[in-house]
Amino acid sequence: MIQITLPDGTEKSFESGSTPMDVAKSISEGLARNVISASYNNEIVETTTELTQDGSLILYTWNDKEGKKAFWHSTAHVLAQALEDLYPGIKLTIGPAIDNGFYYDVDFGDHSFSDKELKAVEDKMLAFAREKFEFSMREASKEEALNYYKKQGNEYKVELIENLEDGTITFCDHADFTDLCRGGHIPNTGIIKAVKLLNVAGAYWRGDEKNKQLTRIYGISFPKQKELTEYLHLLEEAKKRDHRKLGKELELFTFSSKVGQGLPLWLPKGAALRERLENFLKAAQKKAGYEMVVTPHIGQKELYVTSGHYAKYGEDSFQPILTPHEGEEFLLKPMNCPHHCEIYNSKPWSYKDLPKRFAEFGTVYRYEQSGELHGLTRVRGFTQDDAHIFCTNDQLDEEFKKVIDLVLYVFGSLGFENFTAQVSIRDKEKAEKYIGSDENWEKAEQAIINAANEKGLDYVIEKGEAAFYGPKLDFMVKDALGRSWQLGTIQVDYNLPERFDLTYKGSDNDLHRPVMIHRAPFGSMERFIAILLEHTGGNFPLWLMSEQVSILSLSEKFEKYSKKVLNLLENHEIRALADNRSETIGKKIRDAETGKVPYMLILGEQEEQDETVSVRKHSHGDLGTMSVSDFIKLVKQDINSNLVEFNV
RNA sequence: GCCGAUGUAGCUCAGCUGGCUAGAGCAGCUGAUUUGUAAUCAGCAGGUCGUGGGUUCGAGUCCCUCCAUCGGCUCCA
Repeated sequence: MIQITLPDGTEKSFESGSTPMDVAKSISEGLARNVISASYNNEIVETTTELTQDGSLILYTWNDKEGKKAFWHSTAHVLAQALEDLYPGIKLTIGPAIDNGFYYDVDFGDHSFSDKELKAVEDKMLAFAREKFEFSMREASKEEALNYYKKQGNEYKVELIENLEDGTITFCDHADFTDLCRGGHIPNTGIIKAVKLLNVAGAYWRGDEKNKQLTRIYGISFPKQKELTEYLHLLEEAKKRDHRKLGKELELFTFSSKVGQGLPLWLPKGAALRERLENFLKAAQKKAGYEMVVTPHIGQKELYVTSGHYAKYGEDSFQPILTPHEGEEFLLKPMNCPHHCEIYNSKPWSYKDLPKRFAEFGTVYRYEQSGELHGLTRVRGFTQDDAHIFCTNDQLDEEFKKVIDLVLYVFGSLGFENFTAQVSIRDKEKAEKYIGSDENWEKAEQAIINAANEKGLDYVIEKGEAAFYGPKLDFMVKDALGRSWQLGTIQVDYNLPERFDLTYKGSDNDLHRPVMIHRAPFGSMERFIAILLEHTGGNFPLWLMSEQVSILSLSEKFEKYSKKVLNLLENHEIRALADNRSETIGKKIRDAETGKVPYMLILGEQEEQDETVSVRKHSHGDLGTMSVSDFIKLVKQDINSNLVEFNV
């Protein structure tokens, strides 16, 4: 007999060799029907694994993350089975579950797999699923495993196995299909009721560009058809919030192939939005002791050679600009830091002057690979809400924490609650990717972690995500489709101060090296606005809306009164437009609603007589009639409800 | 940059296996209408079918090149 502890703390005796499924059955029939995966002593096991030692068992259903993982991982096996069946001779590589579904990377040899073929694969998968094949795990020696795949000529699996330790290698069989697999499957394929293969993409073997590119097939599956339908509907809804679509509809920005790829053109409404965001941040920065500076869009190549950026990115950047003067070379600036370093260097500093905080909305140009460009989130010309703080070592901690406060203030004011704080550190294994001494890296990484801890920030550490000159604290936010983007960033840098020979005079009358903090709460205006659009669907906080109120006159007869109301609103700095077109009120309302105008005022005979306005709120409907001054109060209140206090 | 897909009017789309002067709705313009909480009516105008080449008696439709866009990979100072 063995003792099995369940998550609620109860302990039960079972025959040795009982399976998680047996345990589920002993609890209830319903649970047994729904259990699709299990973990024993914190290790994922099959529902059919025979348990022979005491331990604690967790049973997972579709509602658990682990359950979904097993479900999708198992579906990946079925995908592989279907592919092998339809395309004999292909080489399978890896097929994991991901956050939303699964994928399988396959080498199709000479065949170029197109998404037109997905339907047939899907059908085959469903046919296999209906067969209710059971998954069973089997141990194999390394030699056995190697021989199996060497015979198949599958060099990918061979490579995987070579990196595994003998005695830990397992295969998973279902039907006549076999795959190298660590385990964690659903009881049988029969519970896979709905499958959708979403797309085909190229993916490099082991994520390395130098390796062969495989074909990756993404898919998702569900235990009920209805859930698949709902998921696809959700995807459709998310597409409606795509910032590229909204940006076009709301006339915020556009692109022109004549101007060039990845070079956004800001339309009047978009430019106004940007300006409001900039002013919002400028006000906060002023309060926090920043000083604005302005630097040119180009700089001599030498500047970037000094900073180290040229060595790292020079080849893959916009190439130097030549001048009539032989040998003279300028670069379009890809970042503002070197310029700011030279501003710092423009005069000698005392420790009493520090910290110095130089801020600039600096437009930079980076030659991103064409395949990388993506709406406003990845562009070749963009404006950073940049600032560089030059401080003493002693001030670093405090300064860093102040920047965290500023970023949190910005995010709070704009309603970004679901962000991930990410401490991006270097990958010590890849020393060639970074510059600077180990000692400085250590110091910088520790400074960030300390500040994050002291601020009580909930963060994750990501190895290998640091900039080449220093570690970062990045604020990651997801777009409508769940893709993660870096918005705010704070970086500690000991390198540039050395490269630019930055100094200050200490109290000991010696010269010292300041530390530099690079920071951008928005990250870039472009990306920030893109993600803001996707989060709000274009319904920004009221203080940020270009047109806060639309004044809709019932007919041209009321144009005079509508102008009067417009004036009153403008006097209170409420942004409004009057719609006096010869259109029906229904049409005007519709236009204002689709234009996402937060408030609509309907003005007719009644309102003109009583000096009132009939108020309609976007996506809420009629709020009734009130005096203009009451309406102004209402709007002011609404504006303030979105604003957060910023205390320095 | 790589893999796959897409590109028809300002926008959203139709145009079957190649066959008359390429269609629709919205937006635009003109006129009528003067309106009470999500589209008033009528008329007009608008397209070298992304680009360049090729196959063909004939190409929006088939093939190739390039460009742009979309989904991934890689990259992201």
